[in-house]
Amino acid sequence: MAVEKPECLPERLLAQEWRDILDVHARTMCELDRELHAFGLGASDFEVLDLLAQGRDGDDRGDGGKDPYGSFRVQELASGIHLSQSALSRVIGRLEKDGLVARGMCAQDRRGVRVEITDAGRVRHSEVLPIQRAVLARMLGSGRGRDAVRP
Amino acid sequence: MAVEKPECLPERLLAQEWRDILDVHARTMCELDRELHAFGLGASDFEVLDLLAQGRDGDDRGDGGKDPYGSFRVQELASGIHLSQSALSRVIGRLEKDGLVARGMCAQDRRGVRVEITDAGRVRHSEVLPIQRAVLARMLGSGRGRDAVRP
DNA sequence: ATGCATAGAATGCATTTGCATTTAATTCAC
DNA sequence: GTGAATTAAATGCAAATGCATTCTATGCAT
Repeated sequence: MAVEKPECLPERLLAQEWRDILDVHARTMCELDRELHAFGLGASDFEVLDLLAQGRDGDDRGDGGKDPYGSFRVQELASGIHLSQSALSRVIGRLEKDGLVARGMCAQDRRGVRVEITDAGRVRHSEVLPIQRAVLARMLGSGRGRDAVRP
Repeated sequence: MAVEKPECLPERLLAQEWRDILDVHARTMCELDRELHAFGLGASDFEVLDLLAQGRDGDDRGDGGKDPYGSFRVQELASGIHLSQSALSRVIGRLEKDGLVARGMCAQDRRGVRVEITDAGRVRHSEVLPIQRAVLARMLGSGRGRDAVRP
């Protein structure tokens, strides 16, 4: 039988690349989650809050100025976040329960829901944003390629 | 490959890098999970099965060995997989229930558990390995740096 | 207008996961 | 040897997530 030698086949490279991604993702996400939980937020919660706080990257409103710049359709949020529609709905529900966002009806299409960040939400966001950046700097900035596995 | 561009502000660069990682991870993991579910496996299940199938040093030594080359302590698996100890225990439980792995006592330390892959497990692994490789090739092989975000 | 198909969002349910705790076996101090 | 402390793995429990379904609102054809 043909013996497999430790050559660098593209499949092996892909597998290794995938392992690296899994590793960085798991460790960073774990850290992020733990640090954010001290502020009553999960990683997904922060992602949504971050999108709302940044307000369409701050330049494009697209609503004619009628709505606050922190207002999004749920669909818009869904396209920017890797979460199922149902999960996103529940995240918004949690954030709303905590008073960080508010749901409102969409005037143009009353099936839709407009989500906007509240003042409390902005405060919370500005609190946790440095935390997130610190975690990213710590986990992504330093060793990332192969040796990141070693604590 | 090299996507580093040391021109922007480091915080924004890190945030973008993290978004890229989140994106690739989410889409690849989602695909992987969906495809593997057709074979009754989740992504974590496959990871464990893959470790067991590849043997200790990542390469299948010899072909006919019935020796415990597919035998791992749970702890060893834990160090190679980003999963909590409890979750790993349950993954092993599922795999065992499906007859893909077998648990046995560890002679040296009877607190420990030895996990080894079964013949059925090897068959299943050889079935799904090409699937995984195909998904990885499809999701990682093509554009990955920045344009992978656009569908 | 009326009825039927479709879109946006919420909810029921099952699965997976992590944290905290428990159970069992080993090691250490005495 | 006996008992406390420690380690390996399993389990109770709660939270998060995805799929399928449901509910409401819209659009389109008649």
